Amino acid sequence: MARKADPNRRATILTAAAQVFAEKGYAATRIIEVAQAAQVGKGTIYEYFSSKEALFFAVFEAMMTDAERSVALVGQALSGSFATRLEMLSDTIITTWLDELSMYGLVMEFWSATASSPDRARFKNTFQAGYVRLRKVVRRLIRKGQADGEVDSTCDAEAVAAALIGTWDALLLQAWLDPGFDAKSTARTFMAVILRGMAVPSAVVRRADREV
Amino acid sequence: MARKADPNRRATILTAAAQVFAEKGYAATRIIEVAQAAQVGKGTIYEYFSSKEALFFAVFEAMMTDAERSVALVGQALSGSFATRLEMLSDTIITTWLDELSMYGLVMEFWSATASSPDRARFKNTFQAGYVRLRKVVRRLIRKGQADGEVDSTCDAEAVAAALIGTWDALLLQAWLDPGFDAKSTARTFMAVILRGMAVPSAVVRRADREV
Amino acid sequence: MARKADPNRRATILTAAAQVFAEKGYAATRIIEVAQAAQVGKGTIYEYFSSKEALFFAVFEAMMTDAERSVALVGQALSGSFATRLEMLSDTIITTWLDELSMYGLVMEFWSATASSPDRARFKNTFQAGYVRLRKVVRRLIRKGQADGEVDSTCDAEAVAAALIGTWDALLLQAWLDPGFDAKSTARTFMAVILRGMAVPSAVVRRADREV
Amino acid sequence: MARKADPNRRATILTAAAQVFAEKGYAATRIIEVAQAAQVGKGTIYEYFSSKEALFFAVFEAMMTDAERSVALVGQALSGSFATRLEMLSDTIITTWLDELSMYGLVMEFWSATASSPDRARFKNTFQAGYVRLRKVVRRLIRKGQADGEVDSTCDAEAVAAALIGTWDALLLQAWLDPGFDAKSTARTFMAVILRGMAVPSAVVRRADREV
DNA sequence: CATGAATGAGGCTTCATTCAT
DNA sequence: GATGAATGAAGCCTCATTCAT
Repeated sequence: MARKADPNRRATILTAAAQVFAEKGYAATRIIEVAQAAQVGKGTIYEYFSSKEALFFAVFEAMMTDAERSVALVGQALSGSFATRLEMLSDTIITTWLDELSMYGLVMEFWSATASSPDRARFKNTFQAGYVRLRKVVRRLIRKGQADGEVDSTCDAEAVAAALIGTWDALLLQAWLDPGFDAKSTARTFMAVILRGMAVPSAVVRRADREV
Repeated sequence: MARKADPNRRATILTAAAQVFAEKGYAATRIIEVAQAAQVGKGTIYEYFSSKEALFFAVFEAMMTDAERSVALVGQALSGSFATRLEMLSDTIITTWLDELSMYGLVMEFWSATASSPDRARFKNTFQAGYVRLRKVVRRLIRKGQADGEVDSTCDAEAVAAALIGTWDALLLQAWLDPGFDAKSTARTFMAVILRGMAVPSAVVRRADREV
Repeated sequence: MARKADPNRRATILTAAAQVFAEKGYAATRIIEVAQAAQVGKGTIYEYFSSKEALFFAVFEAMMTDAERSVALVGQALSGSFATRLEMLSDTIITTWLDELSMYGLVMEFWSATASSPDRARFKNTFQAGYVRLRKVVRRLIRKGQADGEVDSTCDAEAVAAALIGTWDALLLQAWLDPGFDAKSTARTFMAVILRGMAVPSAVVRRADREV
Repeated sequence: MARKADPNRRATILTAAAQVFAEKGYAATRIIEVAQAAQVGKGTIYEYFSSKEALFFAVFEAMMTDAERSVALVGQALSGSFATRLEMLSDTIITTWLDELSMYGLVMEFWSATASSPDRARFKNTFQAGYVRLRKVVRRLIRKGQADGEVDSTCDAEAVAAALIGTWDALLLQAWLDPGFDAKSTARTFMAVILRGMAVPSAVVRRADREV
């Protein structure tokens, strides 16, 4: 009966679904709730997505794409010294997610889907591919730092990138668990340690010299 | 068939439930499957746990307790220099979990439960309390390193501890996603960076001097 | 199969439910049986009634409403002397119920629900309200008899109305228990006693005079 | 383990069961509750009663026996004029039941069992037999009144007895439904009407004469 | 295309009953 | 005899999905 020829019907549903899934979790989300949130009929969902599972996966893909794009953009836009750029990247990632921490519940649902969804393989693959691309962004940052003589050239950029991404993930997780946890400040402190740990030895010497 | 109360019946069920939940996830796990895995009748589960949800939470608590205990034990048993001890702690944690990576699916289910379970508050609280205790173990290690002059005394032990734990978590997550990911080696590499980053400046100078 | 909302679907289910409940009793009735009797799917029942309990209560309300309406109608339609009208009311009530005595099992289920249903308060209230209204009909009949000088004016119309209704109830109960019990004739005999008992003294005198 | 060699174990269970059934109703009563109320083990119930249904029926039989005995006793013990005796019988029955109105819930469960219990036939038979015996007591009272010239000899003693018992039943039912209903006073008022209705015509004449 | 009434497979849970101790 | 831990049959209800309108 409703005839809102919304050309972005699919996107509308996807956004609504993301919110409901984030709030209730996959299992507790009812298709009817998504339909109501998207202001469409229940049957309409099935015009655009073949099943609840497929809808969930589509939400997941959209979020991964968004997250990757935003990180890639930030990665490219950064300027200044390596230290500055790493700090800014860290800050941006942490701040962006903290701003809508509720969406982090959704991330956990996705992780959980890699373990228990009938589609677990697809979730795993997509997740992993995303991580690989994120790692690439960070790795490039580090490689550039090394090329510029700002980072110890013996440093394993790949490994550090992987660990860094993990650290951001995990700090957000702790913020999720404990609203009192100051992820931003903890991240900054930790980045300082990392930066010192990755500094070129001579630079340390010079700094140490000056300090003496 | 035994009509005499098996004193370990509860533990048997708990173990079976952990396996099934790990394998299938909470939603896809059927109580009957747990019962079969534990070789008891379906009704027997309800003699020990009031609901599927309660059983899941009990599995969670048991795992948290186990994890905490094992880390605490390792934390106490360590000897040698700070660097050695941190490396050993890291290795132990990573190795222990890698050995039964399938249980990591369970951890993700638990994370997800903090977002979507009707009992989410209890999951969150228990999780957070566990993290706080784990952080304490790591923090103490760092503090001792500082007291012994092996770690830069200006280093924020609490923040580093939080980040480190997160890093281990996240490396295991990546190993879970990608069986080809070498979490152990990545952790070692990263620990080296961390150690350099936390080293006392003079030590760095001295080392740098010698290297020159 | 029809996907268009049948406007009578609710009534259809209600009727089917009344029959099954009457036949099997509340506890022994299976929702699936009601669904089959109503020729709808099991889930359809829950589109119209939130639970088995709610369905049962709806059947109860419908029966109370019907019973009240039919008695009220009879009460209004009666003509003739007080004696004639009381006899006709009694006859109508007894006959109507005897015609579908199987429904009396349902009444007993309802009584029982006033004692043991989780909703007992609502059952009690509805029952009592119905009895109050029925009493009103009978009381009016008596009051009119008194106004017309056909009934002893000192007679407590309220009390007699309450007792009369109870008597009809109880005679039907005995008919339910014993198919050989002649409720109609017993009621007529008893009504004659009642009528004599309520007659105005002078009338009795006159009659007695004539009889002498 | 418990070894309370209570020789009246069966009676203890029966009493406990009556209370629990009265309070919760048959369906909502759990065997474990009866066991706890009787302070015996759950299995012990089954030493004395073959099933929950059988226990319920035993409670029913016990109550019928009690009720009949008490009415029979009252019926025999009465003295004085017919009017006095009928009034006393009515008063005794009403008062006795009002004193433990909670047991009336049990009566309704029994009525309901005649409609829906798998054992409905036995419930019906026992109920009917009880009613027949009660009717006999009342009928005898009336017959004696007729023999003594206190009751109109054309009065159908059997029918009036049946109706009277029904009336008592039904007044108690209304008291059960409405705690504000004054069953005792209503019964007295109604008995007065009945007595007038059953009086021998001459007696009425005489009284009417005196009143003139 | 959009809708939402209808559907029924399937799961959690209850609880009467059994039987080893 | 007495017990209560163990059992599993059975039912209410949910909710993803379909399809007539």
